[in-house]
Amino acid sequence: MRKTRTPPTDEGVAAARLAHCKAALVRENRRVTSYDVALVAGVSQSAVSRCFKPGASVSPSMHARVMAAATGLDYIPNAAARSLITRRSNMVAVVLCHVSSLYHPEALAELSRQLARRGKRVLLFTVQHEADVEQVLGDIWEYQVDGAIIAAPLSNEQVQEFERRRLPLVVFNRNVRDRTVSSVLCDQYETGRLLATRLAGAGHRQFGIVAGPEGSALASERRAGACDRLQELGLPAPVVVPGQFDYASGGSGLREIIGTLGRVPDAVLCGNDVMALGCLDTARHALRIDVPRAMSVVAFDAVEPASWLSCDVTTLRQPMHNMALAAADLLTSMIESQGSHLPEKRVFAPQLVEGSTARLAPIRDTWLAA
Amino acid sequence: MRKTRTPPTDEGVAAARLAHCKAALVRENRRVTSYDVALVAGVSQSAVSRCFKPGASVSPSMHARVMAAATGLDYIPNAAARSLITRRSNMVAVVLCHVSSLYHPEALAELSRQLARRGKRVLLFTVQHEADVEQVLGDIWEYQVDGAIIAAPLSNEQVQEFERRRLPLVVFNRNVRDRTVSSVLCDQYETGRLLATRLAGAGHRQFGIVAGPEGSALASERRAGACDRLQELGLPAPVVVPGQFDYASGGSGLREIIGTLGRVPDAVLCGNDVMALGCLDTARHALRIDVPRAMSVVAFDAVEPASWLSCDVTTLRQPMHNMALAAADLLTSMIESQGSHLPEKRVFAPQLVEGSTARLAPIRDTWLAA
DNA sequence: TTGTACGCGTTATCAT
DNA sequence: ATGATAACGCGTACAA
Repeated sequence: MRKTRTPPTDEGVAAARLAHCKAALVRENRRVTSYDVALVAGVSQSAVSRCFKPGASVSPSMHARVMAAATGLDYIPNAAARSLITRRSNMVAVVLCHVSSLYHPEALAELSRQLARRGKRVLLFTVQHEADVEQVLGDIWEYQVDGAIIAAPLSNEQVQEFERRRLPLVVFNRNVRDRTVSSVLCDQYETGRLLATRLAGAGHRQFGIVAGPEGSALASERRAGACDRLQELGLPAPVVVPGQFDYASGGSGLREIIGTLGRVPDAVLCGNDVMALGCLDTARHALRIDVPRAMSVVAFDAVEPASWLSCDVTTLRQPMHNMALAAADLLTSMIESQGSHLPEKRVFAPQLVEGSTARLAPIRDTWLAA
Repeated sequence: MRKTRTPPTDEGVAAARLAHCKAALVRENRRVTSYDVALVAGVSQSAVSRCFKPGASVSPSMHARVMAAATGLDYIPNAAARSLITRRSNMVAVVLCHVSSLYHPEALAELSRQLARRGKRVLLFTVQHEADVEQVLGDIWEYQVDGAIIAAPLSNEQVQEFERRRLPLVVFNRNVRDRTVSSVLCDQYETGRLLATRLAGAGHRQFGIVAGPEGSALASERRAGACDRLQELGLPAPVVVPGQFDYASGGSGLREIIGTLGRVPDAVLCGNDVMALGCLDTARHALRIDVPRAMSVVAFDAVEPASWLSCDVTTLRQPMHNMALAAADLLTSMIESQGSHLPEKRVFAPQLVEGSTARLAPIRDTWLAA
């Protein structure tokens, strides 16, 4: 232990500078900047910038000094300032309507996850109705996002504005007419066909359909698919009754079908799971129909929650995980390629969830096997 | 109609400048800036800035000229550049874990809506498990958000880091121990007490509880509330059996309770709706118990989807809409007040959904009436 | 490898 | 009411 005053070490100098700098920051009420870090580390500001850029050419000693100073100051690079110069915000706009976020909560979570692993964050825009997209477009331009994933129908003009601004766009689970635009979707028409095929293959001949209310484009595509396929197979036309997408509609729909038909149908297709549950309960407990032996009940489209609230309904589900992954991939490559990426549609087949409420023929459709 | 060459009008000049500017933008591959607008409108750049600032002092003619030029150029102010100088990004970080986004999808949608009407957008961060929050904190600092709403438990150090960075924080639906931090939550203990009170008041004496798996802090608080209240009322201790939060657990749990008790209990409390549905189906269809006359079945906590997949279970629901509104309000005022806002807890009472699976005493609890 | 100097697009301050 | 000028915090040519 020497008693003499030790000469100022590098650490000592840095520590003094750090304290001085911290005091100044508080006094002037400023944020910590790369310039402050440079001051404390005794290097230039651009050196600090390089140290935070992965793959930059920096000597180990420089890196160590800068990182020490940065840690001491709690320095984090400012993403806003960076995006100003790089023209990349690393943010992606995701537009959802209120309802679809309720019915398909896993879609957003999965989009967020997939985008995060590609270094992008989700800037969320929600609208009450799908038609309200126009209201958020202005905000989207303003926030300088690198691209957008939109789960709502877009008008021709709206798509055009994305092109004009050269903003990568992926439309999620909606059809866009008369325009070539990148999109990810699930083939609803095929969903209907598939179900009809599998049920017909198992010997069902007379079908009943509890449809949803008019206005749902996706739902009516599914119904058309089923009806077309039944006709192709030479089976009798199904009895179609309307429903309100609620539990009660399922039971009353079934009774109505039986009334019209004069007998119990071989199979009932319900527009969603809620109606399928209602139909199922009425059939089993009120009408004492042996499901699935005397009658099959299937839902056209399952929301994810149906699997945990499950009563084991046979149903078709949109492969949201794959769709989210595809959307993230598609958008990312559009962003990376700076617009040279041509519009691309990725269409997914629905996923059959074989519950215990229907008899199905074994798999023959090659698409399903894929 | 004069045949002579007309002198250049203001509109003519502006149109020419617009065309010239547009060409330059494409040639130099630049973005449209306020400077371009100024050039076309023939005014200064700061004038353009003022025209886009609500409540600034600008003459009508100036406003008109600038807006015309801006529209012609598709100009939108750049939020990143603005936030650099104003130190306001108008973005709020929302951190969710994957699971809660599935069970309470309406929470995020409502948060987004409420924040939007206050001029803030949601920058979404999702984590697989609640313990992974640490991973996204770095990103939160980087993106210069104005505040954060976090639906995950935070450690003492993590809360401290928010304070150090003076970043407004609201913890959503989680308890934070040993720290005064603003939070919005639903009183789980009271949820349990309330249910016990209302059922006891209707004459139920012997209770059974199908609990969830260990590890859910919220669920065990609810159970404790129910048990404490039953003891206070001098009723026999409930039979508690474990469950896995799935449909099957409800039925097997009920059978186990009956086995232990040697008779059918007066009321069964299930840890969530899925188990309540399972319990209900087993009771009604397999054991032929008259619900609710011979036995009441209630769920402790309902997720929103239970209402559409509803089998009309009597249950308690967390008032997510109110909670989201409160969180948005709380965070906004913390942001506006620049940190002078003291930490504040907002605790909500659970909301009783009176289905048809239980007999309940009339309302006496003053809190419920509120 | 490191430092200098400039620009990204805006708002804010201060004259006029 | 309007215009000149200085920040905001960073990335990146370019020179050394």
